[in-house]
Amino acid sequence: MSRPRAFDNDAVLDAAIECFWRRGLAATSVRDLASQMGINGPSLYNAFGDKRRLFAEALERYAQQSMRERITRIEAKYTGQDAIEVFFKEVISRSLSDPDRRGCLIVNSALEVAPHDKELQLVISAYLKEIESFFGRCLGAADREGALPGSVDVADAARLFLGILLGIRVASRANPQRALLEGMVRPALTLFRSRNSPSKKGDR
Amino acid sequence: MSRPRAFDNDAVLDAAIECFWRRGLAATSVRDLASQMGINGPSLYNAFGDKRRLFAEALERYAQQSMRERITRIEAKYTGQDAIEVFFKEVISRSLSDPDRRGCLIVNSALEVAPHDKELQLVISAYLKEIESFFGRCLGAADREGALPGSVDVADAARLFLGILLGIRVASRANPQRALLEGMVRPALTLFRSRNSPSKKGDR
DNA sequence: ATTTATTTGTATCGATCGAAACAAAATATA
DNA sequence: TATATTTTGTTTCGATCGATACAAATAAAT
Repeated sequence: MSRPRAFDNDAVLDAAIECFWRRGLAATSVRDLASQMGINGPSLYNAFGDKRRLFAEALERYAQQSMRERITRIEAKYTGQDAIEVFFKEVISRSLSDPDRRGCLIVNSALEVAPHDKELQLVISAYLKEIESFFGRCLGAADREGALPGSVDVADAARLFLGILLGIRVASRANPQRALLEGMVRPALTLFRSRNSPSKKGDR
Repeated sequence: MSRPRAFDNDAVLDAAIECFWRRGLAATSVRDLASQMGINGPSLYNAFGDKRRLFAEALERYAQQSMRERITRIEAKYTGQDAIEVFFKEVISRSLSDPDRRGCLIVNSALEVAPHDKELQLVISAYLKEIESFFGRCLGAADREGALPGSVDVADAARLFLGILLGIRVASRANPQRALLEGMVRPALTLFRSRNSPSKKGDR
C-alpha cells in the first residue's frame, strides 16, 4: 500500500552502533548518524523517532550482538573458571586490538547516559545485571564442582568479576596495555582452588 | 599596572569542576560554565584560554583535591590492608550519598575524553597510575609484613584494585547499590591472609 | 489506471554551540 | 594626574545542533 524502505533496518542500525560506540550519544550528531547510515535525516526520524530512541535501539542491538552473543557462545563450550577465563581473554584481546579504543558501548553508556536518563538507566542496569548473572552461573557451577573455597561468596564474586570487567573497559579506553588489563584479572582467578596453576608469582 | 581580577581563581575553578563532574566535557557548554562560575564568557576565555584548557585545569585541581587528598590522608593514618579497606569504604560511602551520581571526574574523563584527546589521555593515564601506585604501596607494605600469601603478585594485585575502583565508579553511576559496590570489593580482600576475619560467607 | 500510504530528498527552522570583537571600566605605575 | 595594561560587560560572529515542512517519488491496493 505504500512505498517500501530503501534501506536495510539492521544494516543502518549497525552503522548507528558504530557512531555511538566511537563517540557516545551526546557527541554524535544526527548528521553524522544519517551520513554513516547512508540515509537522509527525515528517513532517520521517520524510522527511529529521534536520536535518543535510535540510540536505545542501537544499544539493544549491541547488547544482543555483542554481549549476549559472547555469553551464550562461551557458555555453550565452557563452564566455571574456564568460561570466566575465556570471557576475559576475549574481552582483553578485543580491547587491545581496537585502534579506536571504543571499549564497550554498554559500559560507555553506563557512564555517559545512565545518570541523566532514568529510562535508559534501567535498561543499562539490566544489561549489567545480565553480565553479573553470567559470572554468577559460572561461579555457581564452579562451586558445585568444589572448585571454590568455602570462604568465597558466589554472589559477591560475581560482583567482583563484573567490577573487573568494567575496570578493564574503562582502562582500555585510557591506557590499553596488556599488562594492565591482564593484571586486573589474574589475581581474581586465584579465588578458585588452585588447579595445575599455570601462572604464579615470579612466572613472568 | 592593570585592572585586577574580580573573581577568585580557585573558587571559579571549583564551580567548573562541578559542571564537568556532573555533565562531562562535551555536554557542558561555555555558557553553563560561565554562569555557574559567576563570570562572563570573555573573562573565562581570558583567564583559561578555551573550554578544553579550562577542563584540563579543573581536572588537575580535582585530582589534587579529591584523589591525592584522599590518598595522602589515608596513608598518613593507615597502611597495608587497612588503608585499602578505608579507601574503598570512603569511595563507596561517597558514591552512595551522591544524588547526582557524579562518580569520579577522573574515571568519567578516562572514558569520555581520553580516547579522543591524546594530550589529556597521557594526563589521565598518569592519574590512574597514581592510584595504582597507591595500591601498590599498600600491598607492598602488607607483603613485607607477611600479610600476603606467596601466590599473590603485588603489581597485579594493585592492578586488580584499580580495576575494582574503576568498576565501582562506573556501577555507581548506573546502579548505585551498596550490595553491588561492596560486593565488588569484598572478595578481593580475601587475597590478604585472613586475620580475625570479621565478614565471611554467610555472615550477611 | 486511480487511489492511498509511506518514504525520500531538498531546504530550512529556531536554538544553541564555542569563540571573539569591541569599548567601557578599573587600577598600578610613572 | 596621565599613561599603560588588563578585565569586564554587551553584543555578535559563523557553524552546527536536533528536528521538521514540504513536495516529489514510489509501490501496493482497488
